[in-house]
Amino acid sequence: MKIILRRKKEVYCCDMRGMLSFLILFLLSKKEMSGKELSDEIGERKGARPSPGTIYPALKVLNLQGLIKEKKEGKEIFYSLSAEGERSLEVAKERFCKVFMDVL
Amino acid sequence: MKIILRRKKEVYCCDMRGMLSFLILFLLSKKEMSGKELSDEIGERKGARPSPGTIYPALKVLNLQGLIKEKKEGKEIFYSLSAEGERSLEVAKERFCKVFMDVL
DNA sequence: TTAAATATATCGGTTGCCCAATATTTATAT
DNA sequence: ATATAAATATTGGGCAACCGATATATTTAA
Repeated sequence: MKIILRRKKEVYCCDMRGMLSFLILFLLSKKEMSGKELSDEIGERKGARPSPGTIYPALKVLNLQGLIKEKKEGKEIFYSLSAEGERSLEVAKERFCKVFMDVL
Repeated sequence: MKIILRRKKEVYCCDMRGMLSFLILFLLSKKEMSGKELSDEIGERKGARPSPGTIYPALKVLNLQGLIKEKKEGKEIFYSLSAEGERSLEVAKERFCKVFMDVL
């Protein structure tokens, strides 16, 4: 997989990449969820469930960046925002709204 | 640059990629614009102007896909949506709203 | 006419998102 | 115990978005 963690200068949604991570942070801010639940929720919104090869690496990176926390329960892992993840999300939401304000 | 045009099964914003193209289509639906104007408008929303190496290849691809039209005036090229671009944008907007409904 | 400025275009390299396929771990049923 | 199922994880390959640098074309200024 080869994840090289570089210090993130900014937060998610500072460019048009990072939208999946932004969405994940947003969904976790409403309710802690397992990878499966997240992928179901995203699948419902988009119309197609992201494959495991999409969702789990994304979660791994967010965890390595310290934006989410993990809590293992049986065969599932429940994710929630860290304090830094919450701060990051707030900034990202502002940016997102500024960019897509009048689209909705 | 090497652009290989594959038939697009869907429209923009069917996954988390294609957000720049989606934004471009959206902005052009409100007003025809040159590459420079587009890049300024996006820069204002995002806080940073996309580099020429980002915006012009994107416009080229959209043109090759038949989603936008070009009109040359002096040293500028003005872009506007084609009929297919308008249809594509409508579908993309619906998807976008479904995915990001409660973020705004 | 030549020079400077502006808009557009391309190149090389990096990151993030995507899938299909496969593997691993854990829980449950037989 | 063994098989099955479910959640998580990894691999490999491709596309989209990004930048900095450089190049080309056109307009405007000197």
